[in-house]
Amino acid sequence: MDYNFRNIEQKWQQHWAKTDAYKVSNDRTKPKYYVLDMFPYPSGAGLHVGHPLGYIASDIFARYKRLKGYNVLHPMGYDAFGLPAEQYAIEHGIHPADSTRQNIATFEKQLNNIGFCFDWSRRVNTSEPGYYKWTQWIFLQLFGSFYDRSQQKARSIDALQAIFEKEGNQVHPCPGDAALVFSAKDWQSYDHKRRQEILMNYRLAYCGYGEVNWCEALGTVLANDEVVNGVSERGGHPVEKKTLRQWYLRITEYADRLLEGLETVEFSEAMKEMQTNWIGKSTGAEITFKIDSEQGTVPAFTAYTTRPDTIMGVDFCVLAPELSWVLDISSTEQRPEVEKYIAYVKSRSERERMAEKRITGCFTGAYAINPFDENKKIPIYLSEYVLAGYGTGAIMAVPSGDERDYKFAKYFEIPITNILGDLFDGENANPTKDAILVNSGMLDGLPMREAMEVVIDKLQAKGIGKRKTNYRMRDAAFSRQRYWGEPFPITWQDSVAVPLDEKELPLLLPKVDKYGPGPGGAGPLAAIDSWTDRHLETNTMPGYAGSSWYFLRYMDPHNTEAFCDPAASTYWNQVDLYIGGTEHAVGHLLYSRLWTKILFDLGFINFQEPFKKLLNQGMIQGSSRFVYRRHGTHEFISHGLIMGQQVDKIHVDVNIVDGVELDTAAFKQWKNGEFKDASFILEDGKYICGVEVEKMSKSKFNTVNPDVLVEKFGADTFRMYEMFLGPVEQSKPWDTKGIEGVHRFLKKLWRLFFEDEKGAIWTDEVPTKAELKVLHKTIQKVQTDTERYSFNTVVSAFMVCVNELTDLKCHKKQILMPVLIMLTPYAPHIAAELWQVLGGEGEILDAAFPEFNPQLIQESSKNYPVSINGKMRTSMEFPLDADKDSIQAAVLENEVVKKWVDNNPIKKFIFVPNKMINVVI
RNA sequence: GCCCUGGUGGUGGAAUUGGUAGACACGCAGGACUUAAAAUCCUGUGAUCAGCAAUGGUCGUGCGGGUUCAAGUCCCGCCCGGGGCACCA
Repeated sequence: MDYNFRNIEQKWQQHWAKTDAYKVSNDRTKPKYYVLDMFPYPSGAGLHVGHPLGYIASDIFARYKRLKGYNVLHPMGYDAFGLPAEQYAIEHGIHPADSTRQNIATFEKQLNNIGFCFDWSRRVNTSEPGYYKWTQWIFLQLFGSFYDRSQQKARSIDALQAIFEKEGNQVHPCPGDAALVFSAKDWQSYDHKRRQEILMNYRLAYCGYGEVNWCEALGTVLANDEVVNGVSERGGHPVEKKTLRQWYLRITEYADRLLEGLETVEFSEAMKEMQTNWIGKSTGAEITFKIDSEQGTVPAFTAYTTRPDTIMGVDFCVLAPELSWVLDISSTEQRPEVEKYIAYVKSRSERERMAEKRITGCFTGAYAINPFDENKKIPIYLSEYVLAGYGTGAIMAVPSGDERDYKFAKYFEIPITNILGDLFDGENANPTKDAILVNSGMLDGLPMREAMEVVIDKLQAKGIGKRKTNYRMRDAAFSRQRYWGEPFPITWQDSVAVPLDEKELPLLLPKVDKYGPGPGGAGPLAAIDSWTDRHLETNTMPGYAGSSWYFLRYMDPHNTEAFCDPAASTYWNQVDLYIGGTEHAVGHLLYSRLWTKILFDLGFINFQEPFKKLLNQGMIQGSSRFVYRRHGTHEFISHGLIMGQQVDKIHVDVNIVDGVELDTAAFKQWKNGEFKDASFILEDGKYICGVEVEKMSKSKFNTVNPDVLVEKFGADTFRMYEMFLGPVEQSKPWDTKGIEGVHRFLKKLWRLFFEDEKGAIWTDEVPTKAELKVLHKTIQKVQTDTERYSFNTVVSAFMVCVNELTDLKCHKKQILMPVLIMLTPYAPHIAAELWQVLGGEGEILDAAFPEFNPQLIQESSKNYPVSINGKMRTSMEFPLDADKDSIQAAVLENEVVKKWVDNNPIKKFIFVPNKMINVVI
């Protein structure tokens, strides 16, 4: 009887579906365990082999916890709003809801092939009205709240109005406009519109203005990764900055709590570091510099610095070129150059500006005055490395202490003041905080760390500066000029944003005929009369809206009265194990942490960190293929012929490339004929593509479909192979070769139960000591390694176990049954089949994980490695309880040891019990 | 550019706290079974040198230094790959 995985897997998948084996109840008598995967965006490309890596790991862990007696919540759903479906709609005229539904059907079929234990009755889909009703509802809570800094929590905006009525905003400074100060009397005198304007500056979800990548030719806003070398990836059209009205989430108010919360969760140190860096908390000072310009119309500006102690080393200042008053200080002579430079910067994306190695900049012709030395005139420059969005958009540059400032000074031949004494060598900036200051006037002789406080005190005393904590993090842009996202439950009345009543939710996305952009950069909804007639907000929410709270919805997915019943969220509580990629390190994870904290503050849930333990699955990388378009043409140059020509590098679908050779006919038809006009410059009659290993993703056209592998080898083999590939946290390029080894293992396991001629060969015999040792060694390894998420070594432990049982010719039920239980999380179908064959009672899914007995693997002696001077030369067997002296005597008598020691005196004899022996001569 | 992460045989990887580098697989080579193939099984397999062989020597965890009786593991400096950098999700 052969291992017929197709029949077996079909049989058990049907059985488990029929018996609702994966249905989870909110049964509060059992201890709970919540295992969650980052849910996928259901792309048209379907599932690729990278997706299931994390899902298999979480499935194994969920099943393992079930064997250990927990009530395990392990749901799956879809992050179903997003750009690709909309782009597809624009290109093919198919409604995103329809294509999304189809894509989900494909995903689900593929997921079910792999045999996951998801409770599908809890499936969520962020694009369904029943779900996004609650996304909108939570948005209304954010809109209706502000952050009370004195209480360090979100509170209702109504409470704030009551406070304003009584005491103005003395106690609650305005986060959106620090200069705004008013009394109760002022407030009472303001009209409705003015009051709403002020409240907008406090709301956690608020409306403001922000810059976007605007492409006139496409009439739309582009994502950063849709812009390549300043032109659109699609079509190569110019892209420039445009300011649009946008919604934001006031995440900056939560910066400190987001930092503190990191100490309470089990994320990797790297992950915590990334989030900490993203938040970018720094302390320093804001310093006001007087401006000496031709016009004299702008009297001063404020710079933010983390190093106020270096104030006397400031040799120039740099402004972000997009500051509105830059031209007002430019001298007549410099003005043309300034205008040219501003135009240049306008064409550059923020990414490009920060990544630029070349030094660019321009002198304004104006000077700043050092606040502690009226005679020191400091030239004011513009440069793209200063961003308007960080700090005040102006910096004081200290070339002796900052590398970038140093290079800038050298490039523009600005004389450098050395305030570091011997610690500055004139060749490199030295960012030390431990120098004794020189050339610093009143600060001379002070250690830098002390000078910081002195300078801040003096600034505050003179009223020209203050201590300031700054965050690199900015408020999160929360609107998109798109169709396929949650509509905002907001109407505009006389320029005031008015929330819809809860009863009007969900505000349904209207049906449209075309999905193109609306007028003037607005989203498609702006082109729909029935929508604009009601003065509804025409932006939609971004992709991360629905994913910021979905883990709560799984707990109570069908509730029509609330986003989640508090009883359910109290029971299921935090996600115990959350698995997903590091690419979400700062986006999704920060946003969901923010939403959780706000919902906690407002009393809707009783925990403030969503994810207790985070496991980052590595990326399964794809092997991408590229074609090279000569810049500004439709001419494609084969990889070997580029020779430094200026080309646009474009991903091409790996499925129309054979090895590295492009199928040029298929390429012309690809992407709905986008490249139909392509011409090719070939080498040896072939178009050779470039190759790179990178993230496997639909947008890089390098995906591999798991269905093919499941069909050929079965789900159990596929699951185990994905785990066997390496540590789940580690990234690796996909490679199918090697899957046969895992398949052979399952066949070898099968042969412990069945033989070709004899058929069934298992027995009821009593196991030997050696067999029990194999079993318990395996129990120990499988348990400890599963618990430390080292699934790849568990797979090899199973292989070792089966190899050894085969060598021992062991076919005994008492050994095989516990092995099957352990194998269940990894290869559930074959385990269930063999369990039934052996006459196991009940469902193997609910069997008890075997108990490890350390006595059965106890050894009485150890084969010690014996080293001479740290180099292993031989090995010797000693009883575990042997003492050092007797071991030393025996070792020194050993022939190999004698040969190496060669009568030299023994300097040291190192014996580490149960580890090793080292003789030092 | 900045932040994070990784680099071990031909390949994926193992080595859990500094203690026998290369477990387990893939591939490859040779063999058994077969008319043949597939499947299966067995043996070998880091490099290099000496030897008919058993065996033994040397080198070896990206590169260069260091700490230690002992370094893949710890420290310093570099090189290369991957992820993120705020509108891909």
